[in-house]
Amino acid sequence: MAEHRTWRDQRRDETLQTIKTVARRQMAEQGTTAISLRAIARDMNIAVSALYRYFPGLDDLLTALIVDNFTALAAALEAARDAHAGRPYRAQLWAVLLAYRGWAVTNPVDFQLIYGNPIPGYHAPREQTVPAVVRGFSVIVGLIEALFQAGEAVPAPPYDAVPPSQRDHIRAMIASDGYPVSELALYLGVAGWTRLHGIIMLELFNHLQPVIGDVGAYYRQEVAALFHEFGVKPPPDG
Amino acid sequence: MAEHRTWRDQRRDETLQTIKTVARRQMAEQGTTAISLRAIARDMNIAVSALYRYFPGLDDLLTALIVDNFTALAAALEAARDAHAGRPYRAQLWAVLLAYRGWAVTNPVDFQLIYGNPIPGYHAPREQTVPAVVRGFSVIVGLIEALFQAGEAVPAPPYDAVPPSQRDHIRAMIASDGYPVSELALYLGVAGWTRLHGIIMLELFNHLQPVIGDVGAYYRQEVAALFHEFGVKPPPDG
DNA sequence: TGTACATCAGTGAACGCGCGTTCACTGATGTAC
DNA sequence: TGTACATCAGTGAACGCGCGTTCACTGATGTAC
Repeated sequence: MAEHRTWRDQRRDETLQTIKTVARRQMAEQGTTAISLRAIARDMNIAVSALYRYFPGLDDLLTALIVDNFTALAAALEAARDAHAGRPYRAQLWAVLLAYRGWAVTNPVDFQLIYGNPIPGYHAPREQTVPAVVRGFSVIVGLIEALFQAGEAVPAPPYDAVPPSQRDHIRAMIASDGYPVSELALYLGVAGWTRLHGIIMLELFNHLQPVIGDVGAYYRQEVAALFHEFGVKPPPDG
Repeated sequence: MAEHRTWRDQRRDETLQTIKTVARRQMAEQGTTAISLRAIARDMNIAVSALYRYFPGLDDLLTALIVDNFTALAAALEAARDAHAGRPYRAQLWAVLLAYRGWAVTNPVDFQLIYGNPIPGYHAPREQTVPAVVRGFSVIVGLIEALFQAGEAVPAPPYDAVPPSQRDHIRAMIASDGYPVSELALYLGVAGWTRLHGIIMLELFNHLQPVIGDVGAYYRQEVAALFHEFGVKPPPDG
């Protein structure tokens, strides 16, 4: 019955994409909390109530946007890795970490929606977001693991073992989310993530530019410092 | 004429404080963007229009809250430092860095108001906020500087010099904001700040707890790692 | 100390705005025979 | 191929809500003489 795609099905998909595109544009102009069905409908020259054909309510639109953003971020990381396939893993990791900031800087509001202030009254359903998060984070920890296996990194203190107070959680996370990596690789992934995340957040809200000017250069220094402390040989380039 | 404080003056100050207190409580419950004059008035059992006797408009209330928060954070850092006066500078710095997270964790919404998503349509007036920011940051960089002078830290690569691409901005910041410290001390202050900031942000939005569990322990490890990389001797305690 | 006046905290109604969601409906697209 | 019917995208009005700001006002507190 509903097996072949009718013209109507196709139009439906297009409209659904348009809704999300308009929503993203409006968030870019007004901030993540300013998202509004009425504003989207106005922009599309459509009745507000028509939107309810596509989403049961505002929260579901938000969830769709959040999942899209995690997925787009993951895709950007994968693309950065694959663009350097065949080169040393440390070069791939370097590219991936730069791509992380790159995506955040070119899609600042999408990044805010994911990692910024929660939207009052809205809670993202974890079962929908977690897979997309895992997909992105896997790129990073997968390369760290590969680094060890290939001998491109020799762990040194204090980053040569998972501290006892974190071990249980790290282990549980590997089990429940299915990361195919060692505990140490996952732990170093988290450590690198928390460290670089601060730069990106401060940059997005313009707290860092007046202080150090070229944030891109600063970020690259911090990634290099991270490599140094994780016992990774310096990457061939950059 | 207006030199001695009347009973009315005193009441006025009390009401002004109440307004800010209620505003803070409501932000804590509803998020920073949900702040509303009508809700505050409702909570205080007062007419909305009465609030305009205290603030010209909503934006001015926001500015007052933001300045208050920067000031409170700065005071918390100073208190942590002074509680260890006379002990080695590295012990004081350790206490101050823990106090930074401590304040954020016990006042999460206040921290969000300062360092989280901007509120749509509002821009903080820099001339009002900068002095309070400088006061807080001075505590950290002042101790780093003292560390060097007292020989408690011996800078090592890559944190032994300000990279060329940042030098101009660091120098300008020292000049314009009046930090009485060396360029290297200010640069290391920024580096430590961006590094720890990510942990706090992720913790505030509950992204870190499912991953590593005890965020406090993790934070302490990262501060210790920071000390290690900045060439600081380990602090006497914890 | 007592009185006339000025100040100003607080009132309550109104203006004009935007919001999410519901509901009975129209009319074009798709399907079964 | 042609017709009868089902599906469903989109309409437009309505409901009930909350918001910031303005304005003419009342009445208590403070001041000048």
